[in-house]
Amino acid sequence: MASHAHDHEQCISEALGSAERVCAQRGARLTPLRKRVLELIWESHEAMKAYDLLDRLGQEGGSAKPPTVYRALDFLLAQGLVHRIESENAYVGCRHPERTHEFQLLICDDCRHVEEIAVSGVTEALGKHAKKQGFTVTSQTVEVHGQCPSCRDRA
Amino acid sequence: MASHAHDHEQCISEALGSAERVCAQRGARLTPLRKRVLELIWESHEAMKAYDLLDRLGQEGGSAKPPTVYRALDFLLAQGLVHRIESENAYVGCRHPERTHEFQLLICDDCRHVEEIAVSGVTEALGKHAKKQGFTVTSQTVEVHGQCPSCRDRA
DNA sequence: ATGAGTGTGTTATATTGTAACGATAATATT
DNA sequence: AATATTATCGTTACAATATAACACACTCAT
Ligand SMILES: [Zn+2]
Ligand SMILES: [Zn+2]
Ligand SMILES: [Zn+2]
Ligand SMILES: [Zn+2]
Repeated sequence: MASHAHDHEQCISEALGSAERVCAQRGARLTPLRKRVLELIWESHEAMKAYDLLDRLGQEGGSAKPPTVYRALDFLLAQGLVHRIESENAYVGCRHPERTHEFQLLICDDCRHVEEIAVSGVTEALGKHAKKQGFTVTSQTVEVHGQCPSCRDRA
Repeated sequence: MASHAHDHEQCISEALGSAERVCAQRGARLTPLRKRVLELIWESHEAMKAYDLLDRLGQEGGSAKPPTVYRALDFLLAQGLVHRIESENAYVGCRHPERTHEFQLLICDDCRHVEEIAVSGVTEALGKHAKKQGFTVTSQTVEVHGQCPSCRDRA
């Protein structure tokens, strides 16, 4: 386990609090199921896979099937409460769900820790280049793979 | 079909020529199968899926199965002859296989045309930010989705 | 020739993701 | 309140993407 030391209970409670808040503001329904899936994603700061969520839900007595979790993920993605990691087919919670935003992800290939960052200039440079070619940008996927500090120290 | 007008026959022949050359230099074996898969990927500048390659190979008489095409893709990726599009589970030919390089992709969500670009500053900005956090970068995935000029003009 | 390494064929299976339909629950309208 | 409408959820079945494992053939070096 990577250290990345912090009070993760607070991390989770802040995330769920933000989620309640933004959903209330938008009239979006954060149902118990959706909230539970979000909570499971926030179980850690590591990339979480859909079928791992499915397993977790299954252990809780319910008989969850794939559509259940994929629908919840669709909702959470639409509300910006989680981000999808394209290069991992996985998901991670977002700390800034209040408004949509461009972002980049640092993904540790050793421990799967995911860090959301916002490097100034990246989105702008891409957008500018695209515009010069007449390309209209609607979304970006920026995922940086490598090794996090904890894993490097351990090695 | 997007216009993106150019002599695509030459496009293909240059790509295959480069492939022969770099493989020869490296002592890598561009077998007939691998070369055929590369040629199929260069059929267009659009994102090509593994199972579409499989279909194409199947139509040519052979009885190709998934491992056949995935192995060929593994080889082509390792040699830098094609790039994988993570957000599409698809593949596209690379024009600069001589040396490994960072790159970004502009992907048209209307016509699936893919353009490989190298925006100066993007890799550097990401690398610098990562380093500041003690994160060691090994690879990047940068995929920009939107609408290409041809598709915008058509609309 | 023997053995190691590589490439390919084949079977089977794992992983990731959707379509479609019905039941139920929340919301809106009368 | 009663009804109509919509959103959510459960369920079955399946589609799409990818890999494991083993067998065989070929090359090259001993
Ligand atoms: Zn975010
Ligand atoms: Zn790590
Ligand atoms: Zn390239
Ligand atoms: Zn287009």
